[in-house]
Amino acid sequence: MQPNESLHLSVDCILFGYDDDGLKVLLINQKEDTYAHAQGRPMSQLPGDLILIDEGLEAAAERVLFELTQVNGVYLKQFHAYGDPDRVKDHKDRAWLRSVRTMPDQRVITVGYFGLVSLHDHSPQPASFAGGVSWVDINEVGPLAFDHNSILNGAIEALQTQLETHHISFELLPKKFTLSQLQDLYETVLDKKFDKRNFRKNIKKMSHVVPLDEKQQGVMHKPAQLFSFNPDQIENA
Amino acid sequence: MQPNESLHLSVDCILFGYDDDGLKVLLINQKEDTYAHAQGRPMSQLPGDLILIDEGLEAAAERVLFELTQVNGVYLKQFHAYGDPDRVKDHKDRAWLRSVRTMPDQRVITVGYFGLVSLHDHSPQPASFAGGVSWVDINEVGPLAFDHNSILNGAIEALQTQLETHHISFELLPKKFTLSQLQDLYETVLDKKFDKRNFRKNIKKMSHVVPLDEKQQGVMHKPAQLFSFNPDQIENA
DNA sequence: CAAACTAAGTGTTGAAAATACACTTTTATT
DNA sequence: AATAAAAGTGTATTTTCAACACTTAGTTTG
Repeated sequence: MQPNESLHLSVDCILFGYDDDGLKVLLINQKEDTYAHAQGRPMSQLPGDLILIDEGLEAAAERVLFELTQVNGVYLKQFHAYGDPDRVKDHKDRAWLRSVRTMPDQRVITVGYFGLVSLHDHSPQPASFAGGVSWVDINEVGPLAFDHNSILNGAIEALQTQLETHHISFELLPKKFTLSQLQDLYETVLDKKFDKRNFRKNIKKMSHVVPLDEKQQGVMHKPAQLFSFNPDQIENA
Repeated sequence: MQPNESLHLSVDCILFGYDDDGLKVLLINQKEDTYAHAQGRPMSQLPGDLILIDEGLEAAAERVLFELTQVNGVYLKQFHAYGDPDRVKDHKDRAWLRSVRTMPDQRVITVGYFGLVSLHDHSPQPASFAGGVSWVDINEVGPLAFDHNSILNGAIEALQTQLETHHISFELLPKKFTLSQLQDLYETVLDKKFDKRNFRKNIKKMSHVVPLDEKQQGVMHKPAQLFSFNPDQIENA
């Protein structure tokens, strides 16, 4: 007996990108022409793919991300596995599945990874092989295919808790950043306001946030001191 | 193309049991006689099984747990998926796999769930179908099969963080308990000591820990006040 | 029935951390 | 020279955390 003979496993990547404009997530727009006589309209979805037979989970997530964004070496973290037997069986998703999968009825369990990139430094060039790819503001995400809205919510929660417990904020910022940028990041991700002076007091306790001999340029106001992260001396939080 | 045609998915359950004696984990001892001309000796392992084709992940964890312990309705929480392609390929595990699996070479990805039971109230009667089943003190766990030691460590960490962030301690305690028992639980799980008075101060802030009109009996010292949890009024932590 | 044993139960003080709050400075622009 | 815009900075108050030791209630023993 083979209890789960034809059961598929995928990874879905929730790639968060941040710039002064806010927190974005990378979404794929299902191509119109992949629709076999489409009923229902094309939806957006998270980048994801079936894992290869010899591939580790994290390696799969890295591959999917690379194939989609040409970006390598970003921070990636597993946060949850989604295995509802009906998660890819919803009517709205059937047409698309039939157009891209040889076995569209197979059950698919997926493992969610969230990734972080700075849109300041390297803005990833989404290599589109599956339709348009776009950064969507986190507050403007519409209905997604499958259970991807709930996966996205899980990723946001995971990001929020980890921002407070791990030192990951620098993954979302340019190499050189101002304390105002850092504060904006925290306020955007955690969706709450901080007092400027208290926030800076806390940052100054963190030995891995180091001031540079350099100031902001080309702004029409007092230029801010630039900082960078020194990952070598992340104190134990 | 079927990237992951024959790839299997299992759940592994880390069932934690607690009593005045400490924190235990439920382990399965591989049967000697399941060994086909066993090289290597039988090891202990975590209870786990392949999931059924129509079964949700949590449902699978509940089923495995029920099959092993006859216990229903325990707190169960997913914490991590383990997918190293070689995680079941270690030499030490080959013999056992050959003896119980029709396709012992298949890759198996597993999703870890940890569960909590009180060994005070209902001590689950481990129904052994796969060899002996036993509660092992968390500090006396030897080498386990596969990557189960690292899965167990992941479960312990998940338990520790959740004990501090969620209200789950009552899952490990009898329905009626003393504050000393509660403190011992925290000290055991988090592996650190608390000041008695400060600990009690904190507990008294928690509206879901309610005193009963009842005292401990049959102890040769001042009997302690009994408490219970009122899950209805768990304040937002 | 008195003495001894055992764990339960209880408050205060000092230190540290978190919060609230408003004005001055530096640069670019007009 | 005046203006605009965000950077940068300190103190007082409140709240939380940490340290610490004796009394009480019931059981057992002599």
